[in-house]
Amino acid sequence: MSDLYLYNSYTRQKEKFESITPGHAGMYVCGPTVSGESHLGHARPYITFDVVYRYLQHLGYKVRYVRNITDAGHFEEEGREAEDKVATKAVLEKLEPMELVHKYTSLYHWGMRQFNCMEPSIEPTATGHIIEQITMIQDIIAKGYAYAVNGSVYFDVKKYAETYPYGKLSGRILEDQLETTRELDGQDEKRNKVDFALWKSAPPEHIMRWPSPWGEGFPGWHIECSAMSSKYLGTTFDIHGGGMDLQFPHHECEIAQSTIAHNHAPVRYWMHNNMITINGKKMGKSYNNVIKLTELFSGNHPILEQAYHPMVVRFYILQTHYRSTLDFSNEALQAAEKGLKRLWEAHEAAQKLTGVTDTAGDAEMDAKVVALCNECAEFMNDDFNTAKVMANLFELAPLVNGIKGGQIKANALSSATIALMQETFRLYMTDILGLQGITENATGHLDGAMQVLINIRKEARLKKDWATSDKIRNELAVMGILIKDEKDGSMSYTIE
RNA sequence: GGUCUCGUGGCCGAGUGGCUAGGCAGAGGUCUGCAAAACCUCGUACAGCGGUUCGAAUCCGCUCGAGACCUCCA
Repeated sequence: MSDLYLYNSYTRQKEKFESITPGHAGMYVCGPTVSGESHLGHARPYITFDVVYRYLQHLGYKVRYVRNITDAGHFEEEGREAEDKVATKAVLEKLEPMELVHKYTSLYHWGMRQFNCMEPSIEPTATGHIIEQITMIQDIIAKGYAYAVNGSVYFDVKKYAETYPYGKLSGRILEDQLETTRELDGQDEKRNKVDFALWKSAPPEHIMRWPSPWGEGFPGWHIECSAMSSKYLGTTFDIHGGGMDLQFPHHECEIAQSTIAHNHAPVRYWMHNNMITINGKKMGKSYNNVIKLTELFSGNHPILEQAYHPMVVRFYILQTHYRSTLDFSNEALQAAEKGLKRLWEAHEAAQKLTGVTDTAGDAEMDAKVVALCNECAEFMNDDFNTAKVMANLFELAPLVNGIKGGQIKANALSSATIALMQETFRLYMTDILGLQGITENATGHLDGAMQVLINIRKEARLKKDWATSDKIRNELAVMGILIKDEKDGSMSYTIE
């Protein structure tokens, strides 16, 4: 097994992956803020790091995968002002943040299951770690890198930057930041405009609040990840992942906080996935081009020409390298749908092949198959190049189909090569890429009924009764049940 | 305005110095009662202009275009 190399955003180069504890790997990925429904953009990091998680496990690492849920912050129901609800006396009429948190957390989990994303080892919540966050803030204050003002606490970035390379991850220069003229909340109480909040004093209308040494308030939005990652993965851990848009300020601030609190950098390898765009524009609330997962799976959105199966979306995302931007279009999704069907059918067909000889009938083809299979590991080891893995699987597909369809002689490949190809399809399609088929066969009574129809159709065809044969096929097709006539006269069917 | 990234054939998208990426769509063919599927063949693309090199989509410069971050953001 060759070594795994991954692109470290911090050093801007591919590096050989070496875990801190041999045989174990710790990975933290920034999870969602559960104040609204997950959308297509969210799918990318979770699918990307799901593959990373799966692959590390495949390599034999015992992985602890921590993905947080941000449930602290500004919570408002769409169209309803939080302030109004606070002013209301009756408890049941007030906006209850935990009600929204529960609703959207459930929806998020549902979405992850649709995508066949494995559950993280630990899924900590921000509200469940307020004490850890406060403790960490106190530590930073004690070390002289944070200061309290009017019930809020800010991190002293300028002081930090005297000793540490603030801005290295996101590639920006502190001097430029200091000259920012933009007016931000609480700007006048900070020593410098670049300082960021560790704790915020809660104004009366703020409905999420906790007591703290500095008065009632709520944690700043960077500290939760630092507190939770260090708690569950240690003060230095292997991989930290997230979307590119989090590089600054979120991840930069995490580095600064943790470096002061723990006296060393928190993360060995930073990984960032690129964005999904729609018509060239990043998907986001501010652009008004968000496609929610529920809309994506149902087709219920003006941009969508049809519903898209979660596996089609997963396939589409993995067909592009995770560090490239990926532009959404109906055309691209529809192409992905056809591609997935083709590849999945080849995978299933491959599993049914049987080796007939120990020596290949076609040495050249045999060698080609072996090469295509073995290359897949190299591609994954090269910064998780799922696109190339899939290209190789696509190249294997016509060979599988050719043997199945008789265009390629049955003994072209040796038994060992067939076994290798079967294992390659199985391993990459299901275990590593986490794909599933999107068509299925019926079960139980319906399958029995289908067999009856198929038998009638077979009899009709033997009598050259094409009218009956076509009637059965065409009317089933309208219902989304597709019958295929195989070369040997047998039939199979799939339900869309 | 500052920092950075990208611009590949009809569409999507790998690839970073010489060797067919791949998918979808399209054309022709084989097979088939027909259809679908499958199989075979076909595209000599790399924003533009210069430069480096024996050789560049790949390196350098400029021009044009697009995007990201700098503010909540996957």
